[in-house]
Amino acid sequence: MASTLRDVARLAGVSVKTVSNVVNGYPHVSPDVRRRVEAAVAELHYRPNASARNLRTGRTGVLALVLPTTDLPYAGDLARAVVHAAAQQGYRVVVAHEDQPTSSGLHDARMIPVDGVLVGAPVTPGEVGRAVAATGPPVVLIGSAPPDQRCDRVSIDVAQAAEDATNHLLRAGRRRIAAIGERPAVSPHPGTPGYHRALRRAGLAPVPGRLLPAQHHRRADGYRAARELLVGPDRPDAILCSSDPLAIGAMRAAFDVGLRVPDDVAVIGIGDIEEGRYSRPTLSTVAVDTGFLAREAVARLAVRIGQPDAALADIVAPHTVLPRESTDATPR
Amino acid sequence: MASTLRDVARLAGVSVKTVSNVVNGYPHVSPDVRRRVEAAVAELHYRPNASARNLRTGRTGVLALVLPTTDLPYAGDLARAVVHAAAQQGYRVVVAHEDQPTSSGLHDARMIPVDGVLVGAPVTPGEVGRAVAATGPPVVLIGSAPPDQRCDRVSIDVAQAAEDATNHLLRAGRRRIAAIGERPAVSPHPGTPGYHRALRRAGLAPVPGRLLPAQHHRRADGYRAARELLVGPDRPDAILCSSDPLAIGAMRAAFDVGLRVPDDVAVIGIGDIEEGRYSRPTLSTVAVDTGFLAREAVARLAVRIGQPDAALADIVAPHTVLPRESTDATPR
DNA sequence: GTGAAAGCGCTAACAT
DNA sequence: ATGTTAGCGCTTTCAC
Repeated sequence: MASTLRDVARLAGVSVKTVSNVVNGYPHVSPDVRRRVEAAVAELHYRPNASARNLRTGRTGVLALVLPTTDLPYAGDLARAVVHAAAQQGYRVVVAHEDQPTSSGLHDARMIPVDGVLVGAPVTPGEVGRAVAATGPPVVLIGSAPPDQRCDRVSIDVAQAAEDATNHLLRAGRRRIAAIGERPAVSPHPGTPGYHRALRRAGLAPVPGRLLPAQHHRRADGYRAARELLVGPDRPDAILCSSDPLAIGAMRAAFDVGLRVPDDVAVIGIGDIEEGRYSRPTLSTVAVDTGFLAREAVARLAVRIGQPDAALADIVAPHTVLPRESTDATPR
Repeated sequence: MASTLRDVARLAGVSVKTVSNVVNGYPHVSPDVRRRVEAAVAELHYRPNASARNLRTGRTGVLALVLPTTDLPYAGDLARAVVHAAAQQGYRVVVAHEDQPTSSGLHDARMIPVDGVLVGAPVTPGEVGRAVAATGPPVVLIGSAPPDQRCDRVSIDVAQAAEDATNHLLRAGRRRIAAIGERPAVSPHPGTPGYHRALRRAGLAPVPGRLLPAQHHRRADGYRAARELLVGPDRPDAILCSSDPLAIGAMRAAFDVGLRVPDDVAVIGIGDIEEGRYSRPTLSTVAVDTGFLAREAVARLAVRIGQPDAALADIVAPHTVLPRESTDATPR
């Protein structure tokens, strides 16, 4: 059986309060008593019961990060950054992997005793609404979530990123620019307005057939969509992908149908995953500042935990276009 | 403030016990009362307090999966599989991302109230020992952990996988086979014996300079090590990498020094990450059955949670060599 | 500096 | 079928 404070107190010949003081580093304990207590703790392999502590204090020191199980472009980087940022503020982090885009991963995460939840997975507005309405740990949206009037959000400007990427392709001389990334399942892809804006400013009319949906951010989705674009009539000379894995799949599709990247078709993604620095060709992309995302989101969450009624924040993280080989050639 | 069972009971005009019954789906509740209680629950946005429940019952229904923050080859697949397998058994899963190989990630995970811990990150034997000695949730090693006398383990036979991969290279006609993956920081790489065994059986003497260490399983580590091998004297005609990310980095290094894969140097990894199916060339690898790993590990853990004194198990998961383009050519 | 006692929200016995 | 009560392990007043 696990030993309790009482067991330790009995063995050390002191009261539970004193043991509690020692365990929690309370300063006013005589050195002699401290030593006795520490010896007893070691002997009994005492470990404080987190649930009891949490029940009493109302706080856990843990944040949950909800991430999709299907590749989120920069999920690994984001998780790393969040763990780091949270540690700075004295929080530990658990990652809850959400099964399906529309599942109750958020709901599940809120069944785990945590002080706050960072939602990096695509969730429906309805889910967010329910989570915010219900009493329970506060929620902060992180990454590329659509704006929400009911909770804090730290995110990149996806439309702006798409516009910048499209402009990069235009500057490289491309004119027949396709896009992969509309996700009708959850919500219209938020990058589309930026893509259209860039085209219009260049005097180009958006062609409906050049905007293809992808179910998830997986290489296979990019492959499928790109192949469809590249073997069809009116072949594009560039493809904007709403995430790097989609772009990796698109590059492979081009290769498989006998086209060269970037000579025949340029490809650009969003996310700057490490894979794109080692692919052939290396992948042009829009880098997201995951450190910024993580720091700001954790900071917002920490504030809201302390002050549930603080004003809502909507923070935009910076991004940068990173030109690499996959967009580096001028078209024929 | 969050509402409690008492609040709900008061509003519904029943006792706390009845509310508890309704919330937990206890069958013997009259339909009328059930409706009243459910209405009260909804009105007050009641959510059960997980900590109180856990304190009372001694169980959480949650398993922790400890994973390294630095790329574990197939971490994503494994996490997905574990979440799925755990759900089948009625457990939720939280992932704890361990900061450094030798950090106290395991210790941290055990400070989160969970029923059991799956350790997929490289941990030192000392850590495992402490975790097992201390009272607390049981631990099962999963993935490619070295054998341990003190706790259950479900893992692939890393030495056998290395031997099989080396044999694949030998069959492809390679003779000067190098290996990347020794990690002196934590422990000697467990694949090395298999690599040596295969060489010896082919009548080849292991060349010490052809075994290079990698700090982590990152592409950059593979790049660095491979580059060193490929620009040095006595250039190898094949490289066995102990993980796929290392192999991806190695392929890029070959390309950067003007060598062709597989013509000049063959490359094979271990793990079968999706990236290797889209790389150029596609990456030969040893596929690990993550579904098996996850199912067996969760099953073992579930058993041990119920019976702390059950006999220790050491289960070996199957693996398969997957020949792809990166080892497909005969040497010059 | 240390001890005694109350109570966080919940479930499990037991009672009705 | 529903109500009453004790207590899980801890922290936190409040005494001393």
